[in-house]
Amino acid sequence: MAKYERIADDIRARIQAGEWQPGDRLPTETPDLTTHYKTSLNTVRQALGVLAAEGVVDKVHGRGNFVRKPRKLVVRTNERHQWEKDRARQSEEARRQTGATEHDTGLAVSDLVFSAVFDDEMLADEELAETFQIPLGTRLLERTYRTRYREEDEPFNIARSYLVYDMIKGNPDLLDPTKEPWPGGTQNQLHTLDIELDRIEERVTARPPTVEESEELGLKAGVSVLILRKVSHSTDGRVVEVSNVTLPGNRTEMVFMTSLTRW
Amino acid sequence: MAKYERIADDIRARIQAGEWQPGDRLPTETPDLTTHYKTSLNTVRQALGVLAAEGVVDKVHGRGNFVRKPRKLVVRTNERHQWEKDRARQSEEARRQTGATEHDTGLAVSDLVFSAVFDDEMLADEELAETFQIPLGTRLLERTYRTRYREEDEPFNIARSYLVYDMIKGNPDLLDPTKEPWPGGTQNQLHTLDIELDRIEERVTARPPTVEESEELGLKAGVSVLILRKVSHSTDGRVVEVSNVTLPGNRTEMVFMTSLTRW
DNA sequence: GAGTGGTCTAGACCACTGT
DNA sequence: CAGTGGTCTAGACCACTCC
Repeated sequence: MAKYERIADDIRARIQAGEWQPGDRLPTETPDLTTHYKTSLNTVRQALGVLAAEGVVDKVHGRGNFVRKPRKLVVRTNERHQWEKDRARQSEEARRQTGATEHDTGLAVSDLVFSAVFDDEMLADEELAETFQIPLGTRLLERTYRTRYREEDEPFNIARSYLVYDMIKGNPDLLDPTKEPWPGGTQNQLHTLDIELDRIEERVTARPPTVEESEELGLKAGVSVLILRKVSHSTDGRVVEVSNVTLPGNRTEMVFMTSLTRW
Repeated sequence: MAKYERIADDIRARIQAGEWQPGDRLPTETPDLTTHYKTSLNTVRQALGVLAAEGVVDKVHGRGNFVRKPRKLVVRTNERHQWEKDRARQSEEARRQTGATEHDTGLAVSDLVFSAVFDDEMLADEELAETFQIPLGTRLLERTYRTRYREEDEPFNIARSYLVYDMIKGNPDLLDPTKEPWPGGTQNQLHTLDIELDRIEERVTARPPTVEESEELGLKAGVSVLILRKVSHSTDGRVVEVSNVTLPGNRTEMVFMTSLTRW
């Protein structure tokens, strides 16, 4: 076993033994750890890199290496879809109370900061055309949403939602980003166009973040992102919305409930 | 921008430009890349480490650095649960045809290699006691399953399933690992005890793998694991099975379909 | 045994954080 | 400014793969 692995194992064990508590600073790379383990800086750093990738240690330039604190989880359930559908036909006042994200997180609207950017000149690429079952180059509305906690700097969620322009242009309010956040969400927006959702398909994968994603979500090295691709089908059999959501893997938990028919 | 980042960007761009195809070997670290970029070995290796973490490059000791080929995805849907329930009351012959994993992957039984290890002396820890709503220390049956492709070395799936011992001891066959793989799966096993499932809750998170998980799943550095925690509820309101599934994040896609009630 | 990546060293200098 | 982590060098030797 390599020296750096032995050092990583030792530090990990000492953290688990409680020698250093969450939030504590570890001994300095130079000169403390190098002299304690009688090794060179590179080797100490390689060991700490392992622990950082595992999420055990937080490396902070200029300040030190810290034992990572447990993170605040963001939970997202698929029951939000039925919940949102039930609200889609309620009064605006009722809809204005809370949104689906608040429903999931149990937070008030004021705890969250929300931003929306629209692009109504977007043209369908091959993948979107295939999913929507529309011709390549069909005009789409692209909506980019970012949500973050008021006290934090980085969003915990970046969503890019696509709608077919011709399908929604009947209600010009839907093209106006200043109307966001829309009370009642997308399902109410579609309801104004007499579109009712029948089912929602969600596909989940994980992968290392791209450079842009790391920056936008404020991710440390070694943290992966969860990619959620949501496709909404209407009761008349059309694909009416496609949404790609990027979530930080280390603080997101998704819940899916599957009900089974009775015997 | 650091030198190693510029080198990583350059190599990434050259791969995307098609200068090296998937499967191709990159120039050697020493002396090719160090002289081409006029830098030291450490810096070249740091750049390649970035690309390996992104999944763009495959580092192979003693052979070289290779452009990674697109991976074979393993898809897992939640529709498998209803599918398995429908089969649970069919004849053994019908059940013997395929299992849920084959249903998802579209492969034949013979393409997959399956192993099962049982421990019927397991006692409920705090978390399992809480989930099952049973006293701490209640006797459980722990079943560990590994599934892999016949031509591959590492499993693509490690599942640890828990059942309450007293709930299932009525059918001694369920304690016998040599009966696995059981035709019809867990839902048929429960059916032999007159237990019918009502709903299944699945929670998904992603995190960096532990050391053991990397080894078991044969993961490269930087690849995260998807953790799926499945809780099965019976029609009489009990939690009857808890299952923790570990999946390689870079080759797994999970699909969840949510049906909505009609207006 | 030749070729390749993996580990390690000792030391230099840069970049960031806080006082 | 002092203290800390981040990058980089030049070179040595080890471990793995394949002929």
